[in-house]
Amino acid sequence: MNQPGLPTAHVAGRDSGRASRAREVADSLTRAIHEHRLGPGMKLSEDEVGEIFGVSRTIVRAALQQLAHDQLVTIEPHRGAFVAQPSVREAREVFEARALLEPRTARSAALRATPEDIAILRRHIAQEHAALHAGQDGAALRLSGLFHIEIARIADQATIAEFIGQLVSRSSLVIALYWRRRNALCESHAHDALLKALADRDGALAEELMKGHLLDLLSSLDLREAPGQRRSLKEALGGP
Amino acid sequence: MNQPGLPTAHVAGRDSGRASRAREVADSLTRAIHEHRLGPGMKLSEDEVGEIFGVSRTIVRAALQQLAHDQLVTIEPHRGAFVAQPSVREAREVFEARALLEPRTARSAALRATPEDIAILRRHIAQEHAALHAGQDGAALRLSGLFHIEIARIADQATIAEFIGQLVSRSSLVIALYWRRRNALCESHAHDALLKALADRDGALAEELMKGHLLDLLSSLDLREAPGQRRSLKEALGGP
DNA sequence: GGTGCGCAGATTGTATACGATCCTGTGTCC
DNA sequence: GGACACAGGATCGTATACAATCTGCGCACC
Repeated sequence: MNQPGLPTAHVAGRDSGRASRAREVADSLTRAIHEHRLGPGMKLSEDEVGEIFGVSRTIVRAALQQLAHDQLVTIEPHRGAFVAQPSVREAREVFEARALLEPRTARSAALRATPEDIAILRRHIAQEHAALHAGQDGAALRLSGLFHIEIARIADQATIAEFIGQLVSRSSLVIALYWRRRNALCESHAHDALLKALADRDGALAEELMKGHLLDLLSSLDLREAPGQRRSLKEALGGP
Repeated sequence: MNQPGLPTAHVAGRDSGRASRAREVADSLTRAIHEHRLGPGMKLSEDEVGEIFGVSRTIVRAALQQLAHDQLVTIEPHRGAFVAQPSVREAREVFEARALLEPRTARSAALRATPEDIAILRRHIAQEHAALHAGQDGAALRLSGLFHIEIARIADQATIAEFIGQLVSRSSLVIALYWRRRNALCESHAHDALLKALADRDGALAEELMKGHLLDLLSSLDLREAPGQRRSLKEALGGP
């Protein structure tokens, strides 16, 4: 009998009395998607996920519905849940939405950032570099996303920050599907420049840098029509 | 331009059978909140809601979690679900987010609107006026929100449209809590002007009108600190 | 008379059971 | 030999059952 899989309550350490374990499962799955350990199109069977986390299907369903709302998974009725495969169109939309939200948010962040905020961002970048050097590509990608989310948090706009969080998550899937170039270095440098602008309280520059950064990101994708159908030939034929 | 399949008709609520009943219940509740038949702070007991809709608590829970994700209800662990009561701060954030998203979206919509789109919008306004004259204030408010959502749909940006949909929903709660003036007429006129700009394909004007419209809306609210605590003195003491 | 405690009812959190639907593999018929 | 039909298994959708927790009220005690 294998001990590590034992689904008892105090496996998770401390039950902080917070929200149900559904949130916990959802966070784990989200993180796995961010780190590209779960790739687009992978099936998330309720039984399987439930057994892994030691919870019942009730919890898993709640978690999956939550991820479905964030559009990280798609739930096909009577078929199951799959990690989402954003179409080329969705990919464009995600980055257009980011281009609409993030530059202004970066400007606000520059005007409000405290020294502690700057320190936090600096630590993020350091972790990102470390992960990159350790060859942990997925972790680096997730940290890179967290950098953007942290900026939204600094801007002190919880509502917009939540939207940006969703968009960053979906960007991770987009990158998994459509990434072309291998040089993630430019991104790190972009983050360095952004950090400097924020530290200097230069809102206009931060806005401009963020805009350019997002455009760079977008241009590093291969968003032609064909590759979107890599695994979705069913829906390619099913549609009109 | 005329697609035979007509996939993007404004079908709302006729979706029985396809998706799970949870979506149905969630839509009903959402509509009730939009029409101010459910006010901020009202408790949504799982048993009660389930009995009303003739479904089990399983379905109700799924629906409530969905609304919680849209921040239309807040779920307090072991206490239940309540219609959300946006704080003054949240109210401001909602309108700041709208100010960031909707003007640009209106501009895009103006550039893309087809004659059918204009006709749909015209019908929306007519319905809104009719509801207003019939004294159905709640229905008029909901239609007013649908007008904004329809514009986002016309702009052909599903991702942004979904965000705007969430924000419009939350705005309904904000209005329920903080509405000051009684004259909803200005809003209708604003919509008329917007419609004209869209029909004229005047993107710049549409953007400007939308910006002004949102500012008008915001200025018609009473967002001083006091009224936020109307029912939330518990959380006033709970927080710093 | 006011305050604190404890029990009962109600409500939510989670698990499990059962029916419905879909996918897959096999057998038969043309 | 190929295509259709059907059965088996697996998975999902929903309902119900049980356990944990909270709220309200009454009673004892100070």
